[in-house]
Amino acid sequence: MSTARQLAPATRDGSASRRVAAGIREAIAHGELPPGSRLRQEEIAERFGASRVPVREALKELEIEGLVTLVANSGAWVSQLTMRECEEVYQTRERLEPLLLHYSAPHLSADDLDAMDALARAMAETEDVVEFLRLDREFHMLSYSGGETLMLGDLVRRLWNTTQQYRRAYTMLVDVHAQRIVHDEHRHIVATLRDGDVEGAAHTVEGHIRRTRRMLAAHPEIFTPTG
Amino acid sequence: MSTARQLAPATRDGSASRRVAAGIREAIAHGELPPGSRLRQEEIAERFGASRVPVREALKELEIEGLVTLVANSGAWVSQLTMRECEEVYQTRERLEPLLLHYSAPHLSADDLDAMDALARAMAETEDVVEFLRLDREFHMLSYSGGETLMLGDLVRRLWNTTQQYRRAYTMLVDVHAQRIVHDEHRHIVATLRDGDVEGAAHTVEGHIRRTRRMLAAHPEIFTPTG
DNA sequence: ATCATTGTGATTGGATGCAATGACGTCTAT
DNA sequence: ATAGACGTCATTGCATCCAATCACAATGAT
Repeated sequence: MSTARQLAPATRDGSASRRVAAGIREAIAHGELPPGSRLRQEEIAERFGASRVPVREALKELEIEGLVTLVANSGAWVSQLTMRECEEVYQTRERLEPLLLHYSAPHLSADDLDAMDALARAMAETEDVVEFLRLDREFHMLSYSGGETLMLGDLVRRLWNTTQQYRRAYTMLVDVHAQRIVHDEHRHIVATLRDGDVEGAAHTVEGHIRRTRRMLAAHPEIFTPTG
Repeated sequence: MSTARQLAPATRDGSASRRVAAGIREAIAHGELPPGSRLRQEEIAERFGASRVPVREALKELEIEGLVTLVANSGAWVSQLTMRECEEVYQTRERLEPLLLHYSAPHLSADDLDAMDALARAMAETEDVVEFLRLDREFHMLSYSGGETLMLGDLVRRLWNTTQQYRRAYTMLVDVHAQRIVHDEHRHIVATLRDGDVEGAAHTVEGHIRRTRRMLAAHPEIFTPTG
C-alpha cells in the first residue's frame, strides 16, 4: 500500500534499524534536528520507509548513545546538554582521545599523515562553518582510524556526536579566522606523529580538547536555560 | 494462553525492555550465561513473560553496551573478550574512574566513607569468591555514587559489566587471601578521601586498576582462544 | 473567574503473524 | 567414500494490529 515501503525493498538483512539510526544521527549532526526536537515514531518510519518496530529499535540505540532522550509513554526528543554536561563530555574526551591515539598512531601510514595535513590546510582556508566542522571531524577521526579497538573508537565517536551541535553553535558565533590556534595545534599533531612522538601528539590532543572545553564554557549562551 | 504472561500483568509503563535487559545483564554478571552463550529471542521472551519485541530492544541495548554480540539473521551471543580487548577496557577504566571519582568525592558523606570502610573490612574476611566480587563492586560503586554525571557513571558501570566474567575467572584462580594488596589499596582510598585528598585517591584508584589489568594479563588462560 | 474533572484524540507500548534468511541434515553423483 | 547440491526446519526481521497511557481541551462546580 505505502509507496515509501517499495523504495526499501525487503532487504531483510537486519539493517533497517541501523539505517534508521544512522539517518537520525546524521540529521541531528547536520542540525536538521536541533536539541529538544520531538521525534515521532510514525513520522520517522515514513521518512525511512520502514515500520515503527525498527524505528523504536533505532531510538533505543540512540538513547543509549545519549543522542536521544526517551520518556515512557510520552515520546522521544533530541537530547539537550547543559553547559555542565557538555563539560563532562569534554573532560571524558580529554582522557580517552589521547589513549585512542596511542592505539591508532602506530598504524597510521605516511599517506594518512599526508591526508591529515591536507585536511588541516583546507580547514585554514575555508570560510564555511559547516565545511570547517566537517574537516575538523575528519582530521581527528583519520588520526584515530588506525586503532582497531573494541569500543574505544565507537565511544569517542559517540562523544563527538553528542556535542556536535554545541560545537557548531560556538563556531558560528566566533570568527572562523580567529581559530588560528586550532590550525597550529593540528599542524603540531601531524608533525609530532611524523616524528613518531606519540606521547607528544597525545599531549597536544589533550590540550586541544581542554582548550576547546574552556572556549565553550566562556559562551554559556549556547546552552539550554539550565546551564 | 501463556501463564508466564500473567505474572507480568500489563504494566505498560515502557519498562518491559528495560526489565528484560536488566535480567539478562544480571544473568551474565552472575555467570549463569557465560561468554559465547546463545541467546534465543523466544526463550528469553518466555522467561521474562514478554513478547519478542521488548526482548529485541533489550538485546539491542545490551549490544550497544557491549555485553551481547548481535549478528543479523543469525542470532545473539554473550560477548567474548580477548585478552587484548579486556586490556582495552581496563585502560579505559584507568582513565575514566579517576575522573569519575573527582565528580563523586566532594559529595560523599561521612556515612558513605564509613560504609566503604565496612565493605573493605568485610572483603578482607570473606572466603567466598562471589561475595568477594560483590563487595568489591559495591565498594567502588559507592565511591562513585556521589557523582551526578550525565554519562560517566553509566559508562563506568558498563565497563565493569563487560569484564565481570573475567574478574570472576581470575579471582577463582588465585587464592582470595593472596589479595592482601587489594585491601591495602581500598583502605588507602578511604583514608585519602577522608583527608579530602581527592587527587591522591584518584591516583590510587588508577594504580589499583592498572595493577589488576596486569594481573589479568598474567593469566591468558582465562581468555578465549584468540588471546 | 478559577480550578478541578472528565472525555476525546493522538501516540506510544506490546503482541501476534508472516516472509525471509541461514543452519543443518540428507541424498546423489563422481 | 567424499564432496556438492538440495530440501527442510528452526529462528530471526519486519509489518500489522490492538490496548494502554498521556496531553489537552471542553465542561461543570465552587
